[in-house]
Amino acid sequence: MTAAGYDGVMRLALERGFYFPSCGPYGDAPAGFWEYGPNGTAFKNRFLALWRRELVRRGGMMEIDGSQIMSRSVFEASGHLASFADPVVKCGACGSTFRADRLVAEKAGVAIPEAAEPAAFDAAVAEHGIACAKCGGALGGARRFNMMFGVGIGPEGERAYLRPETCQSIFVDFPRLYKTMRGKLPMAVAQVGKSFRNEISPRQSLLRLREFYQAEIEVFCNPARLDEAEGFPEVEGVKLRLQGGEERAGPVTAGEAAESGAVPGRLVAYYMALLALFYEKAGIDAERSRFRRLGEKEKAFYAEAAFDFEVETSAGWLELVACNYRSGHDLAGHAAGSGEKFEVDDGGEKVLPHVFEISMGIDRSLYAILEHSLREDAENDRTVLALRPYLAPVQVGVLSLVKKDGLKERADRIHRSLRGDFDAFLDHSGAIGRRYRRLDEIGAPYAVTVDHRTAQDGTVTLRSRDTMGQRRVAEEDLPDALRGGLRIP
RNA sequence: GCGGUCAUAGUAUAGCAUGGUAGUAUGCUGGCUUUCCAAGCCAGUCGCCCGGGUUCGAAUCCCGGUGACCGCACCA
Repeated sequence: MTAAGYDGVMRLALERGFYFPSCGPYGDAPAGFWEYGPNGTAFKNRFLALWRRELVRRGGMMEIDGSQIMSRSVFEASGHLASFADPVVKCGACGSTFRADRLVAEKAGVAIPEAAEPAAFDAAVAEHGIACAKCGGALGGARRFNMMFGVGIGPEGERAYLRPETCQSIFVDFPRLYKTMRGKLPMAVAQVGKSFRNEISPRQSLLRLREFYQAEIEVFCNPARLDEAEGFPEVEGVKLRLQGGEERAGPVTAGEAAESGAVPGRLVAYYMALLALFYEKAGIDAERSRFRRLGEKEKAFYAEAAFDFEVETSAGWLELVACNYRSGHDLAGHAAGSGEKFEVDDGGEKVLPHVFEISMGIDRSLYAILEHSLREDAENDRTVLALRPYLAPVQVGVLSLVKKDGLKERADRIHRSLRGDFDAFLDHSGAIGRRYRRLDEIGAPYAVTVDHRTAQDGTVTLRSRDTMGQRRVAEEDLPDALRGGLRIP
């Protein structure tokens, strides 16, 4: 194996079934679509189990599972039909494509809103004689490039869209959830699922996909009560590595951040703290992570305050999570679009809830964890994926030291008894050291080996991935021993 | 989307200039050895990105497509 970093992770991913390009056998496989193999899927499932534990359950959230295809009206109301589409012009000579609004602003100093009709850009291009910024060639007509994938529904092909973010289901479901699930503000709703964006140029495998997993959490709150968060005392001391403008990434506690106004209220500080704790438990090196406050220009159009949770990797600082205080933008939009009431009663007061959103990119998170976990152990000539034990795709390897003398049968039996409760992998073939290496590489934290002593006293050896140390454990004590080592702290 | 580089087994690569259907390493499967950290031996297994053209013959030359990497642009 090569060293860690992007290439090392990529090689591991391809060689050990973590992830690989989709539509493999065909030459016309489009870019930006990747598939998780057995180890990748198991790893992802465990990561999501941790997400459910540390955020959904701990934060008292509801989880839903919405449709991936949603109606046109939803995206009219959300603003995606207008704002998720960039006005672009293409050079007829060299083929370069430019953002029409930016080109016009740069060349002619004229500000045209990006949501304007294409004709407005054509007029400006003609009036100011704007040519291609690259080759000086004549520009073609402006058009809108929408990053949403459209789909045709039914025989008439009625226009609908694959969701470009999962959160719209949460917004449109909010009134029903509030009524039927006995909602009270603040109320947090979570969802994990696929989103789809027609990226112009997908890059770097899991880092920029056209079809990707998001886990989004929408916290509906009363804007007058942003300082009220029930669980706050238990996370008050959690360090948040805030960074914004000129400030260095220095840890402040969640309490200090809320007190100083660095984040808008205790409610927001509470969820940011849960998020920081979650990623630490997921195996992200806290020293190489930060919450970066976005400047006015970087923020999404709806956001009043925005923090990106970023992690340092060999590909630079990667944005894993966007935390946005979205104010009343979403519910007001859907109230206006649908005519339905989105105000709720909060202690006798009618309020249109504001939204604080935590939008996680799952695929990127998985990549970052893999990169932070992959090491070369030169001393022992091995590659180790030092995943937290509770995230490992294979939890325990079951090996026979040799195949004969009944050791194989004994190992088979142990494997059968363990696999109901654990992800156990059985392996009889090859040198024992080679089998340990294979398990190390996919991050299996434990290996159980049946040897000649097993038949005499009923014990097996339990090997730890990280220390390579072994201890003898009675066969019947294995489940407890493993459970102890796999427990989430 | 633009420009540059590139595409050969599961992975990493040689071969391409000077066309004659592919080699190495590692992996994988089975066997021998019976062994606690990638030992050895034997046998086996898998490949020229896709489509078209030139040619008696294409991994190799030409055209088109697709993908990957890097830079630019993009990333509500």
